[in-house]
Order: sequence, then C-alpha cells, then structure tokens
Amino acid sequence: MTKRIATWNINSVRLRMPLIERFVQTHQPDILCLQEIKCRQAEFPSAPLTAMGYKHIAINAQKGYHGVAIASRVPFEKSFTREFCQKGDARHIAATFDPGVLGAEPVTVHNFYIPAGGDIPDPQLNPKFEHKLSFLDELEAWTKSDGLANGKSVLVGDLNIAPLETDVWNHKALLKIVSHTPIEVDRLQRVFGAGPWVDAIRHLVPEPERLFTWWSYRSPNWEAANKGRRLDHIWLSKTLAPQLKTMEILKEARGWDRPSDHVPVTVDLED
DNA sequence: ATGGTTGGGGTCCAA
Repeated sequence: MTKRIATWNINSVRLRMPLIERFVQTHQPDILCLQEIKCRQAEFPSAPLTAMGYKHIAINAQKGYHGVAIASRVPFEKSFTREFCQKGDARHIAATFDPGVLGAEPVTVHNFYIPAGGDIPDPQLNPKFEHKLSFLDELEAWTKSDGLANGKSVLVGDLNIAPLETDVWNHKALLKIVSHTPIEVDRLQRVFGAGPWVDAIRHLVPEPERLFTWWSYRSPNWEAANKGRRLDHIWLSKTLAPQLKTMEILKEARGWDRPSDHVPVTVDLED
C-alpha cells in the first residue's frame, strides 16, 4: 500500500481544526506532520485527530510559539525530539516506523520547524538570523554524525528557506530578503550535501517550473500577485527515491476560510 | 524603501 506523508505549517492548530478536517477528508494523508502548533501539550487537539483515524500522535509543544507534531494512522515504533541551539524551542520531532510501513526497512520521519530568522540578513546585527544559521550548522553536523541520509529517513517541514531561483516569485528582488539570501541557501545546501538526500518535490517537478508553498498574509491579493516562496520541504534519503510516486502542493488551501499562510505539501511513497 | 496581516498572550513579540 502506498503511504501519503503530508507537511503543513498550520499556524495555530487549535484555530485550524476545520481546515485540517477538510484536508484530511479530501486527501487522506497517512502521516500528518504539523508545524507551528502554538499550544501547550495538553491543549493539542488529540481527541478530534484520533476520531479522524490518527491514533498515533507525537507532540513537541511549547506555550505560544513554535511546536511540532506528528499524527499518524499507521503505528510508529518510537518517537523522539532533539533540542537545537540549547534554546528550549520545540522545533523538531521524529517518529520511526517499523519495516513494512514505508518499505522493507525501518524509516524515520523527521519533522522540522527551522527558525524564520528575523528581517536583517546579517548574523552580526540580528541574533535571530544568527540562530537560524547556527540551527542549520547543528543540523548539518547531526545529519553527518548520525548518518541520517544513509539510513532510511524522510525530512519534512517548514525550513523557512527557498533555495532555488524558481522557489521564489523574483530571485533578484529577494536576494537580501531572509529566506532566500545566499548565506542561508548555502547552509541548507550543506545540510543536504552532507548525505545522499533527494529533494522529493524537485525530483518530481524540476526547475524551471515555479513552486510556492507560502504566500504572505500581508498581501491582500495573494493569488493575483502570487508573490510566493517554497519554504516547506520534503527530502528523502536517496535510497527511498525509487518509492517516490507523486507529490502535491495544495495551493487552494491558501484560499480557504481563515487560512494558514502555508499550504499542505504531500508525497506518496510506495512500500 | 516601506508597509502590509495574522496569532498568541496579555497591553507586544514573532512571523
């Protein structure tokens, strides 16, 4: 059976439960990775998710900010989190699935919410940008030391970086805008250069086709202006690439009532 | 170059 993995920066999970229900009804993801849940552990809407079939839930929460969760219809063997930059932020959670769920071998799904990085693209002047770069450095070191890509791994989430020229609406205009600056794109490339990783979305839809997963709230006519960026990602260990069948970026979700500024991204993996 | 909007928590910060 093919399994569908979805990633979605939900921007307050409590507020968006009607949107999650709508997405689940139409797309039936098996494994749903959420970022920016913005609630404490006890406030996470586990009951309605369980009622929708997501009986296996792992949460890394903090009050008010950030927070990530994995809700799955298929059981996972274990889940774990890692703290980055010793800041106490809830920006990572992972779940390891037994052989038979996502192929013949165990597969770990990592769900990330990488720091946005503030406005000024200079780590000397902007501690948030420094945090973002440090987070990426730590992630690179971890993927190397633990051989994340050598095993069977899926890495999803809001990485807050649009690495390619066609991942933004205007490459030149955004070169000094945090999310598309050469310095952070270089760091991200180092993360994924540290192992044999495949950008699942670009593997299926290569450049120069433009792909966006986020449109700012600050643009009243987001659809007409279409000044988007591809901030949300799904990467696979290269050994999983043969199982990759399809992907979808659900752009229409940006137009739903009281939307997140990010839309769901899904891939289908054959086992 | 600037300002635009949204969410959470609480009278401002993060995105």
